[in-house]
Amino acid sequence: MTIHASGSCDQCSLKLLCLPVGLPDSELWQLDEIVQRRRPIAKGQLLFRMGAPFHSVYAVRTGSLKTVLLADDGTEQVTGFTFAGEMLGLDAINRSRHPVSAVALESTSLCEIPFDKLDLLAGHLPSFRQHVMRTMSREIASDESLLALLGQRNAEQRLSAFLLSLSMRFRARGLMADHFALSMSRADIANHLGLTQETISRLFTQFRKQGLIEIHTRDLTLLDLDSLHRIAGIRFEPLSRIA
Amino acid sequence: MTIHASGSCDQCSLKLLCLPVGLPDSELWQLDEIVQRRRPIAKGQLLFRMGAPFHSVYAVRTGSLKTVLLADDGTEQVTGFTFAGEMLGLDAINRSRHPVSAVALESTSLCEIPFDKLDLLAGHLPSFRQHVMRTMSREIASDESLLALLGQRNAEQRLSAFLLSLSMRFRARGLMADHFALSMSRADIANHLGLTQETISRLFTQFRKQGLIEIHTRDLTLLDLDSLHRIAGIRFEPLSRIA
DNA sequence: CGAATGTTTGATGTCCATCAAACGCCGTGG
DNA sequence: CCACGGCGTTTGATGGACATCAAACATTCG
Repeated sequence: MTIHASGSCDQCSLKLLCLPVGLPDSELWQLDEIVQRRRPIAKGQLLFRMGAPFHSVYAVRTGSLKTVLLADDGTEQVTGFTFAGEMLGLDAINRSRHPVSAVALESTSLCEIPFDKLDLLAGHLPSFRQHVMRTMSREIASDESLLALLGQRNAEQRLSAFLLSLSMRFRARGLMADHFALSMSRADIANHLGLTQETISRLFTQFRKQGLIEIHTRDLTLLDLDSLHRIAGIRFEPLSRIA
Repeated sequence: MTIHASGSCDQCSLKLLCLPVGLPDSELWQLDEIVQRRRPIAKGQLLFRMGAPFHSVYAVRTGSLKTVLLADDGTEQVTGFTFAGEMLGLDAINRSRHPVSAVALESTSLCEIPFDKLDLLAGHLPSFRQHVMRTMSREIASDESLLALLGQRNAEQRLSAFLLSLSMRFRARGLMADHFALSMSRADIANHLGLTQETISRLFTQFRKQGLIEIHTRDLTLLDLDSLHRIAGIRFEPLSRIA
């Protein structure tokens, strides 16, 4: 077994997020063997570009990214944000090309998993195969929730739902659920929610005046989760890419 | 090998759509063995209800369905439409519950594939495993396109993109790409596209006056695909769930 | 420090939702 | 066969939520 410079899956604090639970040690090394740790990419750097050939999927170790779909006429859609413990690139399997670009929102380190090796491992490790399928299934369901958000909810509902979704994802990773830094810009949030940055900005000040949040540029505190839930109007677990 | 009342996968005209290409006959019978043909469900009937436990995925043989996500406050989102040769239920793997309801838009017949058996087969048939992963990947990518549609495009862009997407899906199945029946109501289309039925109705008449389409209630003819593409503003292959 | 980028706030406009009503289609039963 | 009721569709009038345009302000980074 090769020793990797940046540690093994066994020791990774995120293994509960990005690995099947209960994968025995006797099998963990097989995954360890195929995972490549890459050196961090800087803020603003592309992990992969839309249209580029697909070779690997990625798991985020630290940092965060946005995924962006670029239309012919130049309009962009931020299709999602990816945080530590979450997977990236599963949408590229079908056409063997990435349908979106992935851009680091801050200095970000990743694990790269070559897809051919992932597939082989999925062939003879049922729990790993099921984990991969669950991960993809979750992403479909999560996109469906987001569709409902964009299709049926107004601006304040969208933003509160988005903030709550971030909160849940941070909590799932053992981080503070009611106080965290936004790694993305207002423009990114706005684009993702089908709104404009001005609207997001206005809503932030409105939420602050209502005592729902505290926010200083990118430093966000959720003060009243109940009210945010009431505004969002959904019992909620959408947008999340983690269990 | 069991003989099924409704024929085998081998004989199915849709096998190019819902099976991996090049699956040798020597392996096809294994899939045939686990596929259950169900008697057709009537228009308006539920195939499964949101929240119901997940056991199987489905392939549509004839007819069509809509998938609907119901929020706590009663608002609904039509997350998609499913036609012959397409799969249904893959979003339920993660939580072992269906995150959406599936409703037949017309009399519809399906093949049911118990998930535990599908998983086993995926374990020892690489081409089948890859086909399943590609199918899920395609659904993610397609949802991302739809997000871009809802997030960035106006009403006439959404509708023309939707019509073109239907056209492509029909063509993929060997049906006429420029003349077909809409199995869903104006309200379903509107909801799916994040608009109202009045807006859809107005756009249909507008498109008709512009000579882009001909439409009599549900009977649609696309007269000017180029203009529709120009309006949609996308080179296009979104929304599609088929290759 | 200064330029570039991101954020806030205000004034105005518009696309589409909402409300309302008539019309057409289609299946049911007299 | 036609009358009827229900549902889906069309069309019009009005309004509102959010985009757009514009400018000041804050933050980041070379």
